[in-house]
Amino acid sequence: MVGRVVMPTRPITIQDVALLAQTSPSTVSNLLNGRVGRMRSETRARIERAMNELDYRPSQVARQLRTGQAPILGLIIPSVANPFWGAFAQSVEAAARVRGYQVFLCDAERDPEQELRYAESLWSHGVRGVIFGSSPLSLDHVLGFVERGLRVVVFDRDIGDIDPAMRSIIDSISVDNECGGRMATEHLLDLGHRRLGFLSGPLRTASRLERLEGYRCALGKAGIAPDPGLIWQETANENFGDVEGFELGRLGARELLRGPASCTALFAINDMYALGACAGVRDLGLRVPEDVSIVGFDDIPFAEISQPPLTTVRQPFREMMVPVVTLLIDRLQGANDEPGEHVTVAPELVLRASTAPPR
Amino acid sequence: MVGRVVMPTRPITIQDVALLAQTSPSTVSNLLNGRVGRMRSETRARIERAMNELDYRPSQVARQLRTGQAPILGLIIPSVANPFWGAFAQSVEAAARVRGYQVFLCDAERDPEQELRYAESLWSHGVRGVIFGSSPLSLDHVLGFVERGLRVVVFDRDIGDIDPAMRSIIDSISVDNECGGRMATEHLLDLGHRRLGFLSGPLRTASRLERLEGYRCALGKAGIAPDPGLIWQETANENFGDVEGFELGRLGARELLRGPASCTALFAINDMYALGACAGVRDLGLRVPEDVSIVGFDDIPFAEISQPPLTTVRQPFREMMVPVVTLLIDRLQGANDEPGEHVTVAPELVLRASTAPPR
DNA sequence: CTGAAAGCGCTAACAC
DNA sequence: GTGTTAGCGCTTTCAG
Repeated sequence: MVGRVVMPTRPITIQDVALLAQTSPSTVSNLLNGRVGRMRSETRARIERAMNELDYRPSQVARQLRTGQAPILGLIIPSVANPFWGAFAQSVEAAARVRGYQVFLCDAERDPEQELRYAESLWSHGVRGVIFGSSPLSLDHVLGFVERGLRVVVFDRDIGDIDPAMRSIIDSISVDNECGGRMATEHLLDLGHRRLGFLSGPLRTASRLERLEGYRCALGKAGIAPDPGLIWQETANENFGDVEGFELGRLGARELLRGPASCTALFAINDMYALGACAGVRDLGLRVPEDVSIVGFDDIPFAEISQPPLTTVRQPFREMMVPVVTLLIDRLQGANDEPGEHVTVAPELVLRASTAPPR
Repeated sequence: MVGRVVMPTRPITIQDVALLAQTSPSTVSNLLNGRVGRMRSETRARIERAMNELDYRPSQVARQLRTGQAPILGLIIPSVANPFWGAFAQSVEAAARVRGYQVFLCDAERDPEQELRYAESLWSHGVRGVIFGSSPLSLDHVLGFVERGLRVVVFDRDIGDIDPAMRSIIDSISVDNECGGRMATEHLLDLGHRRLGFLSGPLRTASRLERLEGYRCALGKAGIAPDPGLIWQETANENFGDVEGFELGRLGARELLRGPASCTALFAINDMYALGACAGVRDLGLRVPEDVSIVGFDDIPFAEISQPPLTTVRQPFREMMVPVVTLLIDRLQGANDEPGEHVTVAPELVLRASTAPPR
């Protein structure tokens, strides 16, 4: 092929622009940074013309090296394969965008190691604000970065347990997971169910433990002794991507329903598990909700579309994240230094057709 | 509150390490970059000790400014809310990770403007390899960056139409979308359907147009004149996030089924639309597949779990992306400069329970 | 085998 | 109003 060879040209710098516009780099920089207050409009026009002519793109890398900050937020989530986190990420991005920030999305796949690696990498790329969607049990590794100046927002976890000095510069927000677990369980109890299964993957996050606690608490209040045989928790598989949420829910439902402790209702740790459980119930020739009632958690879009539509505990993440992202950016810009605090939001039980009284 | 005040400390630099290890920055840099061939092991030990002691983290920003490259890949996708792209992103990340690259995930929400902004931002942050998951009709804006040295992989689109000189440094890969559209349509035709609806959002991407072409082509071969009334395309809503895939599919199915041109089968542009369409069919009191057959595209995990399980055209993205990500990184590292080429992969029709012969 | 020095592109004092 | 200058933290010749 005798095509013209594409030769990467030397990048255009602020110097080139200054030269062409017959001015100095600092003036160009001033324009770049919006300090146009007392700039002769003619100079400005010359610079803008030069920029266009050269198709100049400022190097963020150089800028960062100088300023120590990038207008970027890191967002570390457990799994992009779970649409809950996809939608979650979109709401964070939207909130960041209105402030001129971009989002560096990191899928840590529920692996604390990876989470840490990402935090490290974000830090070293000049990102100074990070949002944790997942909520590792221990925040210790993260705290190291906070000490260096990283600004952090933690979703899905109360941080009441950590060092007050640290806590005061971390914001955290979550739904009341225990309450959510209780609501789901009480709903099932109210319908008349007495043997309720709990379906979950590894209980490695604070939120999962809290949901389990809510389940236990509701049972206790109803005078039902918790049966460990009804709490199904994937353990064999140390690899807990959310792609497998379906698979695990399906498997768990089958095992719980076939086992000796057979139950009439299932509360799943999230909608992926719940939807998988629906399939597991069908695998056994049973029907939802006639034979088995199922409640999920999150309210992903598919929950409504699914057949039967899924009863679930909704997390209003959009309403939650917009203010908290705004706050994070304010902090990064030094526009807010009130001590951080934890906000708890009430979840909402969404009644649909996957639950009914037992036979 | 009288807590100790957390004071961000001055970042540790390579100088600090050198000073403490009683050597020079360049020697530290050599170690950092694996040039330990002829370094006295004692020097090395001293440096390592110093690094640990100071908890030193090299600044990627500074390194980048120097080297002009970051070990990062950009991945621009149409919508993280669509699990297809979530899973897609995971496979790209996995492939990148084995080569020590991280992935900067960008959700452009099917907006060419945003796509461009992200490409720009990635470029300015030193990212030199970008994967486009979405496939804008025009690649012109991207080409500007390619001219400057950006390495690009395009998924989901044949690039046969662009300047050969450019084409030779772009890799592209896609399933044969037209073939996929044809397979879906032929399957429906084989079952005995004669009035087939086509359900899509805005036909702004190459792949969507190709799928439509496959549909048309199959109808043509079967001697059926295409009826424009059977091609439903969302137009009113210029905001085409994939969250709305469900909504649009649902709406489209209802309109098509209620309209004058009523049909017995639907081919949807992707699984989100198809699953939404299933709900739309139920809204009308009809059943899938007894009254209406539905075929999707992608084979997202939900497709199997859904009730009824969805017949769909599978894109084997995992098998497709691993080699192509590897190739991209080879190119970035100068380990491969064969001219780029387009690879077309055959899609696979996955037969499930959402299709059946018409009444 | 190790060190000194230049400079990547930009910003922010501080002069003029 | 605009220009000069000194780095940000790292890599990379090139001397020693």
